Amino acid sequence: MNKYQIIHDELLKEINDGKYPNNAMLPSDFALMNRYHVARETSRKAVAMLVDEGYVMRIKGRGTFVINQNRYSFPISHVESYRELAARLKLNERTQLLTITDSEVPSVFEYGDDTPVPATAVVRIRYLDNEPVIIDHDYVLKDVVPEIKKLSQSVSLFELFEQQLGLVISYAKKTITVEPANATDRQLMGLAESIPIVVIRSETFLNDGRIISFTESRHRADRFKSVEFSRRH
Amino acid sequence: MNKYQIIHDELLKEINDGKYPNNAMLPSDFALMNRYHVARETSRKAVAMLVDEGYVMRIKGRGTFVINQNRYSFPISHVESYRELAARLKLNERTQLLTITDSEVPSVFEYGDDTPVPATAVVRIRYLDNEPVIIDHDYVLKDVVPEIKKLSQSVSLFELFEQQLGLVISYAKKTITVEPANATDRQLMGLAESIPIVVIRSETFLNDGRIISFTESRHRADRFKSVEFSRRH
DNA sequence: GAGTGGTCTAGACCACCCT
DNA sequence: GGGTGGTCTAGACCACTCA
Repeated sequence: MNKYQIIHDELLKEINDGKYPNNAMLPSDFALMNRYHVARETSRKAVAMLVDEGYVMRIKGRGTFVINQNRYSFPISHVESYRELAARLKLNERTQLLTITDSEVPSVFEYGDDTPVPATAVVRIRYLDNEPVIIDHDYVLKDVVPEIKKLSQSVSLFELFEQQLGLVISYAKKTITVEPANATDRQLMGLAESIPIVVIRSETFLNDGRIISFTESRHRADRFKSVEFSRRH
Repeated sequence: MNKYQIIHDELLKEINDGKYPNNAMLPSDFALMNRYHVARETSRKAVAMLVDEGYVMRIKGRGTFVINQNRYSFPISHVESYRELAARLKLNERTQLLTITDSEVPSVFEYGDDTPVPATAVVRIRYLDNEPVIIDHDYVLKDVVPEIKKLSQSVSLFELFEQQLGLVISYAKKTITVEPANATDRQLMGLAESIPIVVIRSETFLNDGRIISFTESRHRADRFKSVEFSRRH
């Protein structure tokens, strides 16, 4: 584990534990240098991560301050699996595996040159507080993962990739649109026709630059919320 | 202008000009050190920004590579005014100012302790290719900007804040939801009732930590698209 | 003037990739 | 082995804020 990662994690834990409540000031760069016996740039890197993630903001000449967090929302600015998300939000979540089939990457993802790309299609339905709210269609490229033998109910695809196959996920590119519910959506989620669907399509990249999977995550729009921070450049 | 900012801007220009096409390799850290006569951390900072913005990806042991860009979409991961966005996408855009009135921050933004916060409400309608697609409701805090005398059609609120008032915008916090169209939406955008609205509510922060404005940006959902990059931590 | 964050330097060692 | 990115150091100077 890197030094800046350790410092980041410890500070984040202290924020979440309430040691640094909303608007509180974090230790200064120099305080962190002494506390962790690191160079200033190392402590700054840890804090820069917290800034990136929207936990704190830095103000020149004043200090680093905790920003009020809205915890009951869907963050889309990080690559985060459904299971990690639900655990973080402490929601009662349940996932039901529907099918695992041999398939191809759907043309909507505009991948490759019209030749079919073999993939394993995984369809799952996500419940929050016992209400079906998300249907995930994952297309895992067979070039990268030849076979998905058995997907335990208790293991996410990301965990499978990272822990069992030793692959490291680094980036995702996400597209958000709003589309009408299709027949499958309405049936699986028990929707009236009038409810639209928020569709988040993702390409997930490994740290060696390969694409490992395409995902279409279909959220019922009246249960969808996303919060994110953005910096101005 | 900072050195890393200059390097970043020049590299980005070269990417957009096609000098580094998709999948091309950017100069290495050491090449950039020589080219710009800077320390390695400075050149790395410039490239780190490009990574943040999703233009390139770095692969250990191999190099830094350009990622294919999808340019015709709404980026929501940066604080960017409508005018800046439209200019970047080279779309035919037009903005119509509807009203400037004395108002208060609506309760939906959950700001303060239920006491009304005085603000100037600015309502504008945005056209892309002569079709009305976005209605923006801005609430500019009177504590920060006491009066908005006259808003030229050719000046955005951000330009007004930054250039005329010398304020520096640094962060925004955005919430995305999907809601039914209200009567105003339907009338101004000429919508059938069945079209939902993507609502992006933002709080915009100055670099001194003050909030300057709240914005409710209402997009007709069938014309809405957002693309963003996210890194896994 | 003391404290804060912002930028920058000139090194160093490491892990990883490719040939 | 040579090139790449990832981390880290021990300084330095600056702009800004606050008392």
